[in-house]
Amino acid sequence: MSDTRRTTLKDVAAASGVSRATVSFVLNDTPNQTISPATRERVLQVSRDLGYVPHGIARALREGTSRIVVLHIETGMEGNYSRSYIRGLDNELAEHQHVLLVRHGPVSDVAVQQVLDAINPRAVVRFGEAYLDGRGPDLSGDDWQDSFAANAALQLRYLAEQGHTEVVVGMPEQEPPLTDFRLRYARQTAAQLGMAPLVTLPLPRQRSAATAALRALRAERPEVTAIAAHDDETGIRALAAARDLGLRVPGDLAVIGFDDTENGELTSPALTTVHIDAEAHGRFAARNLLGLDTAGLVRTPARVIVRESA
Amino acid sequence: MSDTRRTTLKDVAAASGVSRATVSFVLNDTPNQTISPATRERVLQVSRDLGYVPHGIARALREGTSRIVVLHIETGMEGNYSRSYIRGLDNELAEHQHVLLVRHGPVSDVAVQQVLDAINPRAVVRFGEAYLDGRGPDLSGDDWQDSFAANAALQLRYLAEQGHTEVVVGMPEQEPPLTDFRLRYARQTAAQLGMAPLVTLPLPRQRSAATAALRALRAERPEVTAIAAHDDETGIRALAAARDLGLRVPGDLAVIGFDDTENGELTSPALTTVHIDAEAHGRFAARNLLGLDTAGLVRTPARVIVRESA
DNA sequence: CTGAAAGCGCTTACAG
DNA sequence: CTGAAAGCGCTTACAG
Repeated sequence: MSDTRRTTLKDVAAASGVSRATVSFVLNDTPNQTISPATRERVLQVSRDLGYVPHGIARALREGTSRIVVLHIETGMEGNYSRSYIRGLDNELAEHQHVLLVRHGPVSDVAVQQVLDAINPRAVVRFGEAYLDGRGPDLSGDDWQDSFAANAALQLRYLAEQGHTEVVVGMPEQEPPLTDFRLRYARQTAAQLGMAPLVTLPLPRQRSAATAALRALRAERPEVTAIAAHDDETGIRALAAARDLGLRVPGDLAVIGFDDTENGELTSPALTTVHIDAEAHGRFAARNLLGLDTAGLVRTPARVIVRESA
Repeated sequence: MSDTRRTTLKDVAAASGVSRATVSFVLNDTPNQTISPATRERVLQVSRDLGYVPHGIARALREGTSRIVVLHIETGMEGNYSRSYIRGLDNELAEHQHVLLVRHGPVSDVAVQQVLDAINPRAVVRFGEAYLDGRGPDLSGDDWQDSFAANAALQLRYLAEQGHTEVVVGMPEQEPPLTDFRLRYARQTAAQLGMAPLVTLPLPRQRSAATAALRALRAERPEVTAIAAHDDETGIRALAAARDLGLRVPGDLAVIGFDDTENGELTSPALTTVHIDAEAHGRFAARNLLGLDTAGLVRTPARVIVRESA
């Protein structure tokens, strides 16, 4: 784009009549350095005048790591939650002079390695990481009560309040990465609520297949009165299948989604769902990544968005 | 992570008994160098044994640019199209030793600058760029007949075939970046097809507001028989509004979407829409970015997915 | 209070 | 056929 050579530290040093070291000290507010106020002011001024911006690559080479955080997000994990999560992560990182870059697609070792080799990011995060290894969030206390997994409980609790005891978990066709952990959590909650053991119902992408799946369920387990969907997407699919079978929702079958997607409002009946403060999760993640204190970050607890389907 | 110091060029040189320059020449297949086959073989072997991977940052500092391409994608532009586009871009870049990183959120100059400062990417692309400046795709010939904008024509042509002449363009609440260009294109097409001049109908996110908007349209322009939606999302919103007003679709009002989203299959009536080969677009973009020939890349033309709504 | 120097890991003229 | 050297732009002991 610009033809003119970029302004370097050297230029600023020359124009200020000091060494590069001094400029670096001033610009970085390096501790334990004693720079005369006059010099400091002059350097700052010159650097502004020249429009100096540090060369990230050079800095990264020297510091051993770039001020970049890479988030890996797997195909199929994109959604309302991830969008908000990314927004929170991004904003918080920006406030600490870091930039978030996202890598889409399957998370393979070579993909991660490629990124590491290419830019030595400050951190590489995998979306949903905390859940993927089955450990679940390792933050103790209430901090993660609102977490993605934990809030699966909200769905079940709501259904229980409506009197449902025979519930099925609606799953996407392709098993998403955090399934195991969430399912385990959901089962535990169901047990606590005195519900029958949870069974999963895979709802394929293809509408006819989803309808067939629901029909089979109705035949085999007529006692089931509600579907707790893995996400809104799946919930919407359940709704479509119910419609195809001529079922009344929520009369014959209640459906609750997860993740408060825009599309959920547009179905008929409109999808009841769970809303999560994903942006806060992103902000927490950012602070954790950078090794900063998370105190002072606010988060609103998850809540059920009651519409018509449950 | 790993405690052990990383293997550098120097290590490989030492272990092979040659200079760093020679190792670099061998590993990069630098032209116009004459390395003895024996040396070459030895260096390659040692480099493999030591598990050497070039340090991207150092290379970037030296070469002046990293092997990274950054794609900026604005909030609200995420969708089926962008996902496929990203996949294509990503795969094609990978085949040429580059990695794609995505920046989400508003595309401001400072955001772009930040990325540039941080990693000096090989290229920074803005999603939909070709359309944003109103120029439209600058590739001549048939190459971009399938492009995002051009295919708006497909919607109108299909509606015309069904006998519609009074058509309204359904728009998202927040005007998406490529609106102008697409609209201009659509108007041109409408004129060619002998349709009445196209008017836009903003369909707000909130369901009740969307319904009100459609009600107003019906009152003011009862002659309108079809909505060509800017995307499936908007199409689905139009469907919901029509349902709220008790309209029969497509009898009273036909609706056609754009971008073949999964949700479109799940509405009732199911959304008729346009499918585009976005992955191919991504691949083309990648080749263009890297200054490579696009010959040999296949793309399938866009097509109408006829379902029930139009 | 400030500067000269080393070094992060690589590539590429240049010299032999 | 191969190597010594410079340099990309920065930071940080170290020396004064």
